[in-house]
Amino acid sequence: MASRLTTSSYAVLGLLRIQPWTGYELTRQATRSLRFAWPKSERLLYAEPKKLVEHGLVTAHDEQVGQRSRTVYTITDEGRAALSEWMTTSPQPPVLEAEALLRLLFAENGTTEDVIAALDALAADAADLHEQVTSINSGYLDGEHPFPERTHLSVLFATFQLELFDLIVNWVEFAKSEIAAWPTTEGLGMTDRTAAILDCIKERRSVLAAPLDGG
Amino acid sequence: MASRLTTSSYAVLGLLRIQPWTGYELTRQATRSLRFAWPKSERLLYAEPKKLVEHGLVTAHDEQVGQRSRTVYTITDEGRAALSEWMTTSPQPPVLEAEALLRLLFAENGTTEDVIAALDALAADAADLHEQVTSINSGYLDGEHPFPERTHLSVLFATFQLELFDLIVNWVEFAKSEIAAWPTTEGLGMTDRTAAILDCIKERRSVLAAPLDGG
DNA sequence: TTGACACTACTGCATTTTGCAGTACATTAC
DNA sequence: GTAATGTACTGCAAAATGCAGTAGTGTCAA
Repeated sequence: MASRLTTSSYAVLGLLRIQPWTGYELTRQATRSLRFAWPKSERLLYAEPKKLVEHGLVTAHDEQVGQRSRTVYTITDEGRAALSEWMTTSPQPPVLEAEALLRLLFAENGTTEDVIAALDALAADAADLHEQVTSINSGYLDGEHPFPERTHLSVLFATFQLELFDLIVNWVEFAKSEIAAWPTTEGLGMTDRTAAILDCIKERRSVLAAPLDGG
Repeated sequence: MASRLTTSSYAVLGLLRIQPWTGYELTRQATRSLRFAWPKSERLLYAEPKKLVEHGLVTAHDEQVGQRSRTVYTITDEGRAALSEWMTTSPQPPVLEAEALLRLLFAENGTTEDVIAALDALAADAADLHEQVTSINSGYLDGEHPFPERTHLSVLFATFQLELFDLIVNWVEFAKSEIAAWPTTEGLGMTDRTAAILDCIKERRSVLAAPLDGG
């Protein structure tokens, strides 16, 4: 009995729509783009194409490389149809997982240095991801794209990541400036600065735009 | 044999550090704050405190409400110590899951209307989440906080969410204006506008700031 | 020319996490 | 008094992860 198709199945099917790949190549390709919208484990990426074969959306054939065989997966017409169908359904809400923000929420259990360290790590990770996206995209102007006909998609997709990672870096800057004004992590409650931030929120002003009063 | 502690264990431990809760109350509380940094299923939130008991970080005692009993979990000194210890460790990188972005990446399999619909859904979800965070926080200025001594943390935490949801709404606006210039979803490759975006990326300018040329 | 090391190409298994249905008592509104 | 909503969970199957293990291939240098 074939198990049901998940969003991850369609993610892999989407990659196979571009061209035939082996399981290993799917994991490589997922690291380049998929992971920024749908981060899945290598293990799953190996399992999904097999499921797609059971559903008839993909065919598998073995190629021989010396003593070793590799399985190449190719999308079928049914696969293309299923993908088009899926495109018309409505997507799940976005979800962010950020352990560093968890540290902020529970900051009272550690020192201000602990929170700052967690936020620094977050900013460093964001800067690193920004760099990765930039380096993948910077080649496109010189025609370095494995799928040149897809450049308009890759680039528009990348703009979101870059804005997001920039936001994280900037927000960490802001958060650190707030925390620098804390004498301790615990029991501060409603400070002047916190009240000033709440004013921003009420008026829908960005806290990143300009320095706050109330400090 | 007690299974090992995960980040989710510490997330629940962090809530229990604030005050004793039942499993059900933990799920309620997680919906208010935890979920924006560490979104976990209700099922898991019920399971974690039991694990914490096995590790001696939490104690459980049953209360009677009529015919029904409920289990209240209370943090121990060992629990507080474990939490402080955890605060000094370094957090995992942030992870975003956005099915709507997946639709953009694979836009060529559907119509421009399909992508637009997915992006509209993303913006609607973000606006909805923005509203939820705002409504939770807007009461704080009037003293409506269950844990007033934690206001400085809640509010600083909320600023990130609000900036993020704003970004999503604004970026969707931008992305839709780009897509509006597409005659089709497929095979466009390097258009003038895409080249203009890549210039922004190279110079690290935000694409959201000002209208692009090249259209 | 051989040995070390990175890369390719996976699989198996234990554990973690989710989704969903199901159970059952309590409280509130009408 | 009963219907609807809220409280307070549990069981189970399925999805997903993490990690170790296996094994052949290519490459560069001593």
